Amino acid sequence: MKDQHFLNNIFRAQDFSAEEIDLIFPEFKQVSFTKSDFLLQEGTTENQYWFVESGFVRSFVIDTEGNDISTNFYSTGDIVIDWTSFFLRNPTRENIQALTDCICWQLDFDTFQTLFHNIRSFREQGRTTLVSSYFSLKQQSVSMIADQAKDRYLRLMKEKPHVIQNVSLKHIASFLGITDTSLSRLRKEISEE
Amino acid sequence: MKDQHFLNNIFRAQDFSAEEIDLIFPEFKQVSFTKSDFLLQEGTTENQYWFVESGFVRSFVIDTEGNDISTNFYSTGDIVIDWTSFFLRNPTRENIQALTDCICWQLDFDTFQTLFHNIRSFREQGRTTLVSSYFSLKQQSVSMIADQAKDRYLRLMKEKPHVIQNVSLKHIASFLGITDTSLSRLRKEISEE
DNA sequence: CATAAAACTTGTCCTATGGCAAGAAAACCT
DNA sequence: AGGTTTTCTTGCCATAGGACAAGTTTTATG
Repeated sequence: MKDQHFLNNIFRAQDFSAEEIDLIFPEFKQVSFTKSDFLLQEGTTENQYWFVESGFVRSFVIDTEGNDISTNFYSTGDIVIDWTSFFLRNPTRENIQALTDCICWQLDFDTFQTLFHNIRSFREQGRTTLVSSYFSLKQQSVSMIADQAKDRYLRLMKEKPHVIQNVSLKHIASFLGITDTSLSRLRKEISEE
Repeated sequence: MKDQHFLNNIFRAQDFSAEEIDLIFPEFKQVSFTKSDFLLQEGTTENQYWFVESGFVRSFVIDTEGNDISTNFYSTGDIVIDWTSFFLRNPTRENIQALTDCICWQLDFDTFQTLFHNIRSFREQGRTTLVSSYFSLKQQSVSMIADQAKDRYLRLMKEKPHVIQNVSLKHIASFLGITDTSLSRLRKEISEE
């Protein structure tokens, strides 16, 4: 088995030839983060992205009133990227922080560009990944309008149970668009049902 | 002046060579829609996208309770596309409908693929357009959590006054995540200030 | 371990927004 | 133009979720 390399889980043999894999893998660099390390800080421009091999990561913004609003959670197999900052080369409003110690695989912008423009399957997959992120965000966004907080919580519980189990209530609450107090009450309601 | 062609506003001379323009423009087809025509219907897979030359377009989803929720508005110069359905080749949950008579420029998926893989500037621009849509959606999404309905309305008023002026209150309201009744009250409050 | 710091729960009261219904105004036929 | 439909406004009351504050439990750290 040649599946030892973590990146085999990201770039699958069915989508990439052996030659392509040989071009791609060496460009990734393994990096570790310690709990609370920032992968990206507000005001800077993101110059790399990561695939998470192990650990938990959170992205968040600070709103005009100074509230911390979680925008996403990432764990094994997920891509950690601020699409906008990375591709538009803009300073970001977003922060990305390790919630636990993490091992990640990092690729920088220039290398990405080379691979993107030279390898068709790489750019197809990149596009698919971006569109999938768009899709999640859209779902989340519609859910904020259409569903009650409780339904959003139940859906998160079903779709990402590892987030519920590993992320503090206050981070989950802001992600769901409510306060930690309300989420605590929702939880109680749910457990009493 | 060789600016007569509408698409010159989309594919700018600074980003595309004359040869590229000659490859791209002929692939677009001018189409008209009459008020209330559907460009895309829930359950179908989007096989083309459009640039709006004139008119107003709205996209919306029907939630589980049957409520109509506007997800976006489009007018001159905007791209009308369901990114997810177009690129993932999935049946969509979204509807896209002309709010007025419209003239649009249409490109289909296969042609898009050819241009995307063959012309570097075309794929750079395509990626930028997608990322910009992602950015708007993210802003909208954070605003749903961080801001009061009134602030969202004021921001829309400032950033897209043509939407306020051309779209019915109930469509704007669902886009902002409130009822038309509440929006009517907000409007009153604002006008009384 | 001890003790400080987070994280979580719970109580009381408050506010933004919703639900419903009835008018008023505007837009759309034919 | 006259009537019909849609859009918008307004009133009354209901409710999801927020604000603040005080506990309690868990976790982190010297």
